[in-house]
Amino acid sequence: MRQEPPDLPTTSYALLGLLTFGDDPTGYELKQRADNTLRFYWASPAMSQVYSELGRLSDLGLVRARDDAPAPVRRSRRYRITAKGRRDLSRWLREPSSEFPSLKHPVALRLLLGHLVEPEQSRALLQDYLDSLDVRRQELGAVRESLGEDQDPAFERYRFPRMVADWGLDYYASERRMVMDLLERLRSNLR
Amino acid sequence: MRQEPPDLPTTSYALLGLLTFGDDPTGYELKQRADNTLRFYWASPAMSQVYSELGRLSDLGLVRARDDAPAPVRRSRRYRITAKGRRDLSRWLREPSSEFPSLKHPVALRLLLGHLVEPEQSRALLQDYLDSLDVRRQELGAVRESLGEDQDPAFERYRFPRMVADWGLDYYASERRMVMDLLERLRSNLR
DNA sequence: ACAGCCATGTAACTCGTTACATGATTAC
DNA sequence: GTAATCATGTAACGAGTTACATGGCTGT
Repeated sequence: MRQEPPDLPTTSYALLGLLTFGDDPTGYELKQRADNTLRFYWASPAMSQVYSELGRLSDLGLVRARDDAPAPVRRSRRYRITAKGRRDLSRWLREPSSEFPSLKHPVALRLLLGHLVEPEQSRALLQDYLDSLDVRRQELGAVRESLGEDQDPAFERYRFPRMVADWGLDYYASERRMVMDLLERLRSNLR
Repeated sequence: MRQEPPDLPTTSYALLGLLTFGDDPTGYELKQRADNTLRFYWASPAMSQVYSELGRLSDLGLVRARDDAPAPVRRSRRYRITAKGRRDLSRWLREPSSEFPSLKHPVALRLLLGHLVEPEQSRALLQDYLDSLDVRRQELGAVRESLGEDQDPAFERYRFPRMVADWGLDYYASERRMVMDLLERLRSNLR
């Protein structure tokens, strides 16, 4: 009877995955990395969750913590993924059970209920969304720039992050187009 | 000193919103409606949550419950939004504080970690996603068909649901295009 | 008779959040 | 000196899930 490793929440694997890019970050740095990458297509966990998650992963032997300085002067703690961590993560990555993406779109939700507000409100809603979409797109654009280009061998290790960032940028672009269309549609049948 | 109405979670307002389309559904029917519409751009709550949410809304006076048959033979309970419910919902709809959509995209997350698996795995991941995307698109397509057309006055009340459904369909289409691109990109630099 | 749907609810639990608490280091 | 940033954690709470429990009604 083999002991199946217990399934962790996706966020745990996400953090574990962020530990496979080389250096041994502190919890604080890991949170920053999550804000830079994860946040665009997964929820970036709160600072406090990063720490508790690292605690759990450590208990399970999937990461090893190392104190930055010995004894009573400890300033910070660096985390490294263990061999077991890599194994469990690979296993999870290979699982075909990838769920469908879940979207929580408050703007679509409010637009759905447009019959309850004045037309001007719906227009303003979409216009505001368009603005925040542009901000987001620029933020992700900056991240994308930092990932180099496919031809450059120095950036080979960012090949997949690059693909995902391009995916996100494409999403923002198509979202932008569609929202413009919807604004047009609102205008055209303002009776 | 005026008593501010306490802010409810978005899901409460979403359910409240689904009660503004006329009939007085049971909890069970409301759940079905959520599965038909809400699910494509907001999480459809579990059956048990629908009931507890309706309990809360009832306590707050935002909906009124009516037993289907009197006394000891009650079979089901129908819910109707109250005037206060409509007021609170309108207030919420007008709030400019619309947060940015939050996406949880397990496929993008796994692709990001492509350096940990064989190229074939990433290809299979995207291919599977493409398949489930098509299923989803067809499901939403069926919903869209039931909402009629802009010109038809009989379907005037579905004007906004129609826009949102079209938005969703456009999203699925662009997602499909991009995933095909990514598959091509995977193929083209399989070293 | 039995499956499947209609219908309602409770209990236990997990994920993830905000608020709180603390303190060192760095830059101005 | 003081503000921002680096750094780590605990406590309380809320949203939402799954599992469980119950039972009537409908079609074959």
